[in-house]
Amino acid sequence: MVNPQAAGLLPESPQGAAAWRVQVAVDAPIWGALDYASERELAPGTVVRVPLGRQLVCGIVLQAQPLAAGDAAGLKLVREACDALAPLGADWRELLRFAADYYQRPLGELMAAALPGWLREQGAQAVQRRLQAASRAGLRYALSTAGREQLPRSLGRRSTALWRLAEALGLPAPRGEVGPSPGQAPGSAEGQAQSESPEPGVRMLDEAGARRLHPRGATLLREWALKGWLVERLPQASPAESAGAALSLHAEQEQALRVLAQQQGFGAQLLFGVTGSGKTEVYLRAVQRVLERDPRAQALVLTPEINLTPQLLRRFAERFPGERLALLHSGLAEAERFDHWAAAHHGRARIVLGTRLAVLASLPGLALVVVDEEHDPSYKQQEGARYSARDLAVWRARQSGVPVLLGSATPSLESWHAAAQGRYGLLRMQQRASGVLPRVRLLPSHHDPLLRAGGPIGQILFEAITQRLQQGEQSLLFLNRRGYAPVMCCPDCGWKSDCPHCDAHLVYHRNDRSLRCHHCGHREAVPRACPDCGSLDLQPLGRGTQRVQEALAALFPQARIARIDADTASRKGQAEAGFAQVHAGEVDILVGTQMVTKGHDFQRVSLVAALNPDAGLFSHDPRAPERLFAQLVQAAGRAGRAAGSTLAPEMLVQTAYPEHPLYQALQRDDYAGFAQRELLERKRAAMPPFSFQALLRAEHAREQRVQEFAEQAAALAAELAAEGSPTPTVYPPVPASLARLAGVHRLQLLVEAPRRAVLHAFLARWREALHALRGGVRWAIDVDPTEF
DNA sequence: AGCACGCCGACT
DNA sequence: GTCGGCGTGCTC
Repeated sequence: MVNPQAAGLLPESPQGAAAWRVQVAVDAPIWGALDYASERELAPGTVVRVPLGRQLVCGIVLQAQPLAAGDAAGLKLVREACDALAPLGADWRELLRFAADYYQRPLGELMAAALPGWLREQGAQAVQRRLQAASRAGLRYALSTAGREQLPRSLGRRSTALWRLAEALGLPAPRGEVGPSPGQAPGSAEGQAQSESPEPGVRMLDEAGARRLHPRGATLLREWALKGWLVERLPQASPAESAGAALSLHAEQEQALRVLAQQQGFGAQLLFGVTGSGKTEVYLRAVQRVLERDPRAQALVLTPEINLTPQLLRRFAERFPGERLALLHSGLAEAERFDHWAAAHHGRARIVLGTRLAVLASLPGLALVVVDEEHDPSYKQQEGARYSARDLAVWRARQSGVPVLLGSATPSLESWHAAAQGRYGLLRMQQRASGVLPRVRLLPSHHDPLLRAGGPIGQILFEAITQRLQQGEQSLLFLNRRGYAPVMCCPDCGWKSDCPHCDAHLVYHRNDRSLRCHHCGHREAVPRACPDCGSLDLQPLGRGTQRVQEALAALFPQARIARIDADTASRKGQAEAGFAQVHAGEVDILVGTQMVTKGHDFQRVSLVAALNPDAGLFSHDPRAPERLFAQLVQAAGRAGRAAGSTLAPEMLVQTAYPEHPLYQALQRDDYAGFAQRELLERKRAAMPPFSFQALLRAEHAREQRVQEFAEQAAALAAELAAEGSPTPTVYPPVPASLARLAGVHRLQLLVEAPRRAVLHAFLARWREALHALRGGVRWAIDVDPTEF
């Protein structure tokens, strides 16, 4: 017999006690799991910390199998298992496996990304402490069978105060010793401990109640729970409280909810509702319904990044006063996000409201998925694992056999197509619950005297704003460029202010006389003279929000003008402060970027104007038109919510192409017509949703390196194609939309297949081959790309 | 991703 | 003669 210690094994190596081999998906870009040894069996889904190289990383147990004695050679020991956290469920693991596979990312890395960062970095003890300390409000304890037997022995006969606690939990007091004071049921202490319970004879007690019965009550409950004497119970649903506003629904809402109520199991419904048609109310009712039916049910509500504003949150909080809401978005502090995540994971929060990252949360009781503004581009992650939260939401709903509700006034073409094919149900809500839809007017920019004179707004827009000023109503103007002017230019030699690191112009910011790159953050002072020819006559070219604001101030000297864009909103809360001013009526004209068209319902805005949004019409990005259409519809929705405005709400579009079909459809409020046209175009060009795409993005500081890599990648693809079997079309490498960004050269290869399975099979093999390429080029595959 | 190992340029 | 650059490969 060889003594393993005498054999000189390292301390980290398993000793004789290690009897299990566990497969762990580790937080590192490693394809496939790594094997570790463990002294005890670890359930799949257990969060562990394992040594990797010379560091300690977070991992998820995928499997554990018994280890024959002596077989542990070469395996390192699992350092620590996070027992305080319930193992991640099989469905969660399956979801992540699917996502990793589909988006061509390493499983461990994606799993780690789906966990709150705090959990990844903290040790098991810290997690346990935090879980215990985490607001346990509402969590109740009930006696377990073990507790029923063992607690009396532990308490003995003398500990009167402790017996009071035990009694509150439903343990009969020892005969003749202590008992409840007559007339005072133990559970009724200040109404905190509840005697009603799902099972007869079971009493429940929460920490607040326990503290009233015993100074150490809360601690004791936790200790007993850790010993297994108590079980944790979720708070009961409180249907009476959550009945919500007795708001009456209009016919279309009723109809939508009827359809949803009839649905059994999985089903995707596209809720196609104009701005103000009351989509949120439908979400609220649908959530309410699933929560009432099952005390364990959870609803996942996804909203675009920008939309997770207090408004939506407040509506949910008010409608479900008895429910714990979990909030998941990147704005939360790390530890706080862990609390919310854990509340969802342990089923304590039954409503989970979050941005795209919430789609990867652990939701053991998932019963309904809602995707608000499902067309919103922010659902597609644009770095790291480039997943589409909307698509994963649908997959997840199917996996769990629950309904998914996709809401939008301007659905994505993918969803619209799915509805046309009958894969999704279509619920229409074309009737505005309050206010009227604004009239859309297209203002041709040629021949306009004011515009020709170099002004930012034309005659009709000028008059429209003047009217608003006279009536004390507000106007909202937006354009896509922030800063003062998009570029500085030398009229003598044609020099333009270009970024030294990117293929982009430097934007002129007048307030601090700087030139800034909006892509890499580069910043420099405006040169006194042209760097090329020395001319002193450098001119700002074009118009940004600052310049428009300035020009408006000259045109309307009496008006109060505010600006909201990424520059004014640089500090947290500044944008909100600006919006608050508008709400308070302290602003007559609001100028901004797209930011101002999202998330806020202004009560006194009766005019919205888009200043020259034409760039979206002729972009190289095939999705630019649908984004433009959605933005304009969204913006139009900001006008005309007001009931009290005297002027008819209007949306004005100042454009060089008033005849363009996109604008014509907008004017007719004809999303369906627009979508049909776009889909026809997509079909002719064999583009999604009529084909399936992936993009290989590659970058390197040296242009030649990327070029070589791209050529090799193309060659590998050709080899794979030569091996037969249906193969996608691989287009030649082209420069990315910003060919040079922050000093890095970027190329991309588009891959397109008629069927998803073909694309997928190809990608898996291609990725593996690409992995062997050298040259230090950073690359990633973007499946279902939305930006080109 | 980190982190070490390894092989070629400008410095005490 | 070394310090350090990044290019390459590995992590159970």
